[in-house]
Amino acid sequence: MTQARAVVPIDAESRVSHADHKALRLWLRLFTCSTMIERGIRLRLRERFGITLARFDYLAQLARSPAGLRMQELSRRLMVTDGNVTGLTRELAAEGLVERRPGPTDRRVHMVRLTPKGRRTFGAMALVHERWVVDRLAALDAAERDALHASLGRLKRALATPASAGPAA
Amino acid sequence: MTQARAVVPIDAESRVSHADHKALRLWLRLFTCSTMIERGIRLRLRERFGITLARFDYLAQLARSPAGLRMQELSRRLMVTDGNVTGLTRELAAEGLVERRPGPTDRRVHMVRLTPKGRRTFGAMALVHERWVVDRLAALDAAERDALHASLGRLKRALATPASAGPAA
DNA sequence: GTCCAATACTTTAGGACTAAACTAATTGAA
DNA sequence: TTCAATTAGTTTAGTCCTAAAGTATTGGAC
Repeated sequence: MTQARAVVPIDAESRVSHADHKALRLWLRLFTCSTMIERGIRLRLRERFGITLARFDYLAQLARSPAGLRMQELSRRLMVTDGNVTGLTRELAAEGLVERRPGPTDRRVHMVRLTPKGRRTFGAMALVHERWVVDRLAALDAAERDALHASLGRLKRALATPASAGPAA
Repeated sequence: MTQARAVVPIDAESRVSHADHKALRLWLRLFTCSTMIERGIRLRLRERFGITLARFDYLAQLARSPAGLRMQELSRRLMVTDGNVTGLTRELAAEGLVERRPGPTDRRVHMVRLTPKGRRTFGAMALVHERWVVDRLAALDAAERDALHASLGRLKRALATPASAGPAA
């Protein structure tokens, strides 16, 4: 398939192939679904628990790692900047939900983990949160959810590689 | 194989069923994929064109509606607040990319559409943007992309309904 | 041992978005 | 007609997040 020469005399939009448009629409649909669910979750967490999604996700990560995590590992998993984690940590620590401890060997490292109070608090929220997510995804049957999960798994793995330098880098 | 009984004494997390966990993981995966792609697009649009994703999406919506759109319809499609559209419109109009005109009958309504310059500018960007999206999704083969598109379409339709009042509203 | 680069985190300045209050125009009911 | 309710859009205050520069510590290279 010879690709369109990017000159723009006709109308840039009509140059892209049908397959390309399909890829773009797939992305838009993925984005829309993600945004709609995210919006609902944000709203609900705020209304019911007065917590932001970022803080909830922060606690969720720690809940899965009882031994605690380095701050950098947290920012990587949460897909936010280190600076953001610094701020979130300060707030959550001030509320007694998490505790910071110096790293065992490297004095640059700070480990964070849930306090008992943090664990209790998160546990209660997670239950309600999970019910809501389950409910929202219930529109798809189990087989379709599994297929979706598998496809997105492949996509996620591919996305982890740093992008093929780009077609027109 | 009997599954591991939640080692931690039946805390909130271990209460949720296996199917529930799967739904939660599906959501997390969806969110991760969406965020990773979005991040790449944002970065690229900024580096190559000095434009934000919000502005690009704004132009993209108008490009699909040559007759123009009401501002409210724009905010609905972009999934942002009306106030945000007001600001974006002011900026883009100041740069000569879009133009505002009073609605034909209702004086409350403002119609927005691309200027010729806006159309040219967007066209050039859209081409590069689309190539990048295509490239990122190329990890999945055509059949899988189609299946994903279909599943997400069903999900999107279900999400459009206002949530089943919630399991524990 | 002494630097210099790399790493881990923090701080700061600024941008983008939202929610909520506000203005202006329209509709419809009495 | 008049006035309340609704609708379209704007403004404002505030939140959250990022990018980039800054600080402290570590680990080689020599």
